[in-house]
Amino acid sequence: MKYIEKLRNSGLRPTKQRLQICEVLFDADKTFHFTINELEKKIKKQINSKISLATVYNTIHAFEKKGYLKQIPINSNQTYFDTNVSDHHHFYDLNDEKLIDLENCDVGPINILKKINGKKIKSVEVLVKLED
Amino acid sequence: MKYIEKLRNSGLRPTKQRLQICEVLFDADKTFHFTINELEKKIKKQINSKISLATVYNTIHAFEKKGYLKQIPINSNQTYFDTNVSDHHHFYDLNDEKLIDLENCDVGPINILKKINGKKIKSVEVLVKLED
DNA sequence: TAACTACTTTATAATGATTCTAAAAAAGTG
DNA sequence: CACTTTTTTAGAATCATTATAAAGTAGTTA
Ligand SMILES: [Mn+2]
Ligand SMILES: [Mn+2]
Ligand SMILES: [Zn+2]
Ligand SMILES: [Zn+2]
Repeated sequence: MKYIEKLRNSGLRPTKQRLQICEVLFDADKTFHFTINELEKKIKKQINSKISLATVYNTIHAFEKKGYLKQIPINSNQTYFDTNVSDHHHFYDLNDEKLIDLENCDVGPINILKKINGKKIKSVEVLVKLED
Repeated sequence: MKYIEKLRNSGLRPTKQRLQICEVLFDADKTFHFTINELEKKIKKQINSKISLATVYNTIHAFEKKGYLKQIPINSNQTYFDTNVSDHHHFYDLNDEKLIDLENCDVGPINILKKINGKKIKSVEVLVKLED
């Protein structure tokens, strides 16, 4: 019930599928990173019903547009998303192929000295690659 | 002729195709960013011969493995490469969908305060997204 | 509730970047 | 020139993602 308002306020109808996806994404103890494929498995396990893959894609993109999810840029054939939408950075473990959060305080302040005429900074993201 | 040694020293046979791709990539006045698709067009225009798409992929990946190219992580359906292999960061212009180099000196020093046990830092990359 | 409209879900097909395959060609070696 | 190994190539396969279009659902108004 707790996500109905949230969806309505975003102009998204609170459908059964969207509410189920909300549960999986936002009722977790901790925030987490995922690909669509991983999320699909998680949904199947947690909720005991099938949601069409197209709906999962649609919903994730809708949630991203509304700012409830972030897309994490790493070189992968699959897109990674993050339920942690706070301003933060990432470790990427090249061996385990896993993302790890770096809170903003874990990285010293970042100073972008160069300016581009007529453009403004929307975000600053740091990706730290790790290896054994 | 000037790339024959470079390729041999890397254990890559200096074939006609590899030498032509070297010319396009490394004889340019400035370093540049590209996707495989963009590179294919560039090759067709500059060199007047066709190189199989599979060969372009093979060669680019071979060059990347040898450290002659860098892969740039941005969220795109296509992989971006960089002929500038120096340690540097990027602006990504969301409107023009173009990468712009940020030399290391354009960004203050970055301090990663968090450590992960048994892992060492391989690289630190900053992506600054720009909008109008 | 019924009727109506707009939005959503779904199975399935299409797309498109990338990788694979296996045969022909080229390079290196002696 | 043989002979081996690597490379190129066209075309097929893969697979994440997006498009399609028909059926279902939500919201609204009577
Ligand atoms: Mn997307
Ligand atoms: Mn690659
Ligand atoms: Zn994160
Ligand atoms: Zn660059």
